[in-house]
Amino acid sequence: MQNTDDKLTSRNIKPTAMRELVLDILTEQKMAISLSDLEQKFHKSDKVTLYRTLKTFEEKKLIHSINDGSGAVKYALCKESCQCHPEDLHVHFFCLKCQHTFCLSDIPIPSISLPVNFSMENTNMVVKGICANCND
Amino acid sequence: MQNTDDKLTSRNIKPTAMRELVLDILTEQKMAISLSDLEQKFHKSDKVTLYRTLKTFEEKKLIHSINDGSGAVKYALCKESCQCHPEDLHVHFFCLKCQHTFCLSDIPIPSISLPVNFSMENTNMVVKGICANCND
DNA sequence: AAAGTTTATGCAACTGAATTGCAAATTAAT
DNA sequence: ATTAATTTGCAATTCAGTTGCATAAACTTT
Ligand SMILES: [Mn+2]
Ligand SMILES: [Mn+2]
Ligand SMILES: [Zn+2]
Ligand SMILES: [Zn+2]
Repeated sequence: MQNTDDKLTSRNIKPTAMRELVLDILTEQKMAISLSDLEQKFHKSDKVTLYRTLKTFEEKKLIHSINDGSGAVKYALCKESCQCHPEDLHVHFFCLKCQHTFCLSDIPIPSISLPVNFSMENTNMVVKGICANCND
Repeated sequence: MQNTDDKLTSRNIKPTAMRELVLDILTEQKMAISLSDLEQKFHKSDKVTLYRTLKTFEEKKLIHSINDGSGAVKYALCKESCQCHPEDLHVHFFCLKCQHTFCLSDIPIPSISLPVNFSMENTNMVVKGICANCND
C-alpha cells in the first residue's frame, strides 16, 4: 500500500501540498464527487486550482470522470492497476433519490457489436435507479 | 404514416405552428441535435421557446434526450411505438471526430445485474469512437 | 360573435458549471 | 544564488440551462 505521495509520483504527478490534500479527500470518498462537492470539503479554497488539480489527476489516470447527467461531472479514484483502457471501464450508478453516483467497480461495461465501420474507443454507461441505501 | 399534426396530437401535444416546425426539423435529422443546433436551423427564433418545445416533446415521449458528454444534451425522435420504457432504450454513439451523436436504434442496452438492493429505472449508454463516415 | 379562460410564445434576466488569462508564489534546475 | 519551469489564486468570461413575467394565440363558454 503506497502513501499519498507515492501514489502521486507513481502517476507522474508532482506531489504538492494542494494535490496531497485533494488526493486524500478523494481517497476517503465512498462515492464520486463533483468539483463543487470537492470545493465544499475545504474551508477556504480556490475552485480553479481544484479544477486544474482534477484535470491533472484525470490526465495522469489517477482518477476518472463520470458523466451522470446531473449537470456536474463527477470524479472518482481509479484502481491502482487502472490504465483507463476499455477493459478497465466499469458501470456507474446514479441514485435518483439521494443523487449520489457510485462506481460499480466490479461490473465491467458489456461490449456491444457496433454497426459496420464504427469503431469504439470508450464507453460511458450510467444506470439510474434507487441505491441500496435508499431502498429502505 | 402520420403527418406532422397527427404525430403531435397522438402524443397529446397541441399542434401549434412552432411545434410543427420543430417536429419537422427533428424528423429530417439523421443524428441527434442539441438545443443550439436546433436554434441555428431557424433564421429568427427564440431559444427559450425551442427549449420549452423540446421539454414538452420529451415529456410526451415524442423525443428522447441523450447525454453524450459533449456538454450539451442532444435530442432525437422516438420511434412511433416508443414509450421510453427500459425495453425501448437503445445505445447511442458519439463520434470523437465529427462530434455527431447517433441513435443505434437497433442495439438495445444490455441488461446488467446490479449489486443487491439496487434497482434500475433507466440507463444511459454512450459508446465513443469513430463513426462510419469518419472511418473513411 | 364576444367575452373570458387557458396555454404558448418572446424577451430579459439569472444561475451554475466549465474554462481562460495573467500575475504572484512555489518548486526545480543550473 | 540565480534562473527557469511549474503551480496557485484571483478576476473575468463563456455557455448551457432555466425562471419570471408580459404579450399573444388558442380554446371555452355564454
Ligand atoms: Mn468509476
Ligand atoms: Mn436515440
Ligand atoms: Zn440513493
Ligand atoms: Zn464521425
